[in-house]
Amino acid sequence: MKAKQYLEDILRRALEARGLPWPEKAVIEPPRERKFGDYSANVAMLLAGAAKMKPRDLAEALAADLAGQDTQLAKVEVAGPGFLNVTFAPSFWHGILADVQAAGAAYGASDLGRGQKVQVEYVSANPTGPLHIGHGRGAALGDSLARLLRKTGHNVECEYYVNDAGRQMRILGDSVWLRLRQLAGQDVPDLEDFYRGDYIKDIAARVHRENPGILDLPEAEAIDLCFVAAVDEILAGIKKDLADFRVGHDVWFSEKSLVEAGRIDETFADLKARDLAFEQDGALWFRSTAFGDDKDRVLRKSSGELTYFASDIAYHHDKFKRGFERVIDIWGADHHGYVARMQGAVEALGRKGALQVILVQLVSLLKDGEQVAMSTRAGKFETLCDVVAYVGADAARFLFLSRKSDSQLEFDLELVRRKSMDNPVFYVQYAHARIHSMLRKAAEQAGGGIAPAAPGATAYEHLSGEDDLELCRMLERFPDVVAQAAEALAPHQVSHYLSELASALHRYYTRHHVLSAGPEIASARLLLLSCVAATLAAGLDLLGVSAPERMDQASDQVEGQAAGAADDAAC
RNA sequence: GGGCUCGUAGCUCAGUGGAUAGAGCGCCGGACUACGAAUCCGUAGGUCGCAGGUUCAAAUCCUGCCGGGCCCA
Repeated sequence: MKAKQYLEDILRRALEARGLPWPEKAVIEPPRERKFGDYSANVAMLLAGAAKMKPRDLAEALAADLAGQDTQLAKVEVAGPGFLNVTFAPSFWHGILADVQAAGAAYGASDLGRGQKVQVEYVSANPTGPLHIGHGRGAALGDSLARLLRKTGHNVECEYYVNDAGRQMRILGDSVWLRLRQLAGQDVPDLEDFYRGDYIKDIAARVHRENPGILDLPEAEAIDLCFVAAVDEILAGIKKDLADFRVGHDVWFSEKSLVEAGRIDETFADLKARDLAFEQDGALWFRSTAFGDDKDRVLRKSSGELTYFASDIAYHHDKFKRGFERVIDIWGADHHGYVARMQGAVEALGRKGALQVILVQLVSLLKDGEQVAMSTRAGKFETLCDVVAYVGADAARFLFLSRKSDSQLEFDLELVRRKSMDNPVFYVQYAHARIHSMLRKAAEQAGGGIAPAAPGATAYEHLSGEDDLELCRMLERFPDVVAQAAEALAPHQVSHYLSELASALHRYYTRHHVLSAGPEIASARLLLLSCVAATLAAGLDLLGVSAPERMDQASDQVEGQAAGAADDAAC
């Protein structure tokens, strides 16, 4: 951020002096190859036409302008078709260390969001059964996005929409009721069309135990009892699974409450008043063709039953009435056909563009190279709880957040569980632990120990090697990475950055011995490395992954023998 | 049949207008009498699905086709 902003400022001044505008498509970024300098700008190629000069000539002229006015730059070169390649002086990079140390855990924070009120809604699985691994991906993504947005100055609230009304819920109540009667020895119809998981049986047994007279109640009353108990228990399980995955929602919003509070009718009235809803053939329709849909959609069937679409519109209406300026929904990719329609509805509500939908692709779970069934209860490792117990929350989260959400993901249980380079989470955590191990060792050195130096000229003198500066450059990029990841809603950019930073650290560690280098050099290097550790910790925090100071203290170390047992006990 | 989405190294994936397309794994070969070898260094490996188009510049944008996944009918 610092370098980019700095370069943009001086380039703007140079362009202004020549009467040239700042081009829309200007890019300032570190070039792919080291030999092209620290940062590279493409303005000369974009403005060649406007300046009536050849790109390279304009670049040469700008290079002269910059070299003439600035002392923070060590070198300005023109290369290729007209790139302006800039190398900063070492003192510029050293200054980053003071920034990191001053900011600590807050390093990388910004006010880009200016307090914008944002809601992130994620998981929102129907409370009809336990969460599966696919929900885990959405959970990790939503939680990490919330962290990213908070870090960049947004006012974020996380929400889980509980679909506790509608058809699926009636089926759930019936499923428990029928199972209860079956357990009581009654003849019941075939259970083919109902939820049949073992958990249904457990709930049925418990309801019967706690309500011994239930079989004598009027059926509607009994089913309601079953339904309420089922939703309570399943939701409690979902909350626990999410908590174990270190995911927490601020608000659990009930669909039922939406219906009962009359929000649906309010929304209908609102749409009708603006001629966006109309009655036809006994049904109520939304005029979605006005927003690019290929046909109008039903809100209330002639039978009086509401569609999902109806309550979803009312729900989003409610979100905006609660003051959110921007709403981010995370959905499974199987709902992709619904995105345009929902966005049309939001437009109809007068909030065009305020809804962003992120689709999360399916996760295919591999065990021993074989795909494990996901949609039925057949497989052993299909629930989120099982997977987290087996591989640990850190490893699962890091993997989910290492891939862009719109590509399908292969989740190999054995690979993710392994503590080696096949598993990048350990690579990054190890870098952090390695630094803390050094800091501990340093404190134990004879003569009162060696502490990290204070930022300042004395320390910087010992940090002028190429590898020292390379680490400083990496640290400088972090705020940019955070800002871009938040902008693109793409936490995987953070995890890729962390892998690179960890790699730079490991290389540095191998090449430069710290503790035996003499007290002054050692303490200067410790300053540098403690800044790396702080940045690694700040980055891992954005992913919700722990930053252990010792690897044997990683927050969710998974024991070889215990894993199988944990699996049965916890889930 | 219509739509969405993906297609990059043997594998898993980054890279969404810039320079000679990258990383990890896997293969092969090296590095512990020092801070954790859960590490590091090196070699090999790619018509960026195919064909056109836009641009000074295309893996990236546009069109068509082929292939995988999904949704709808």
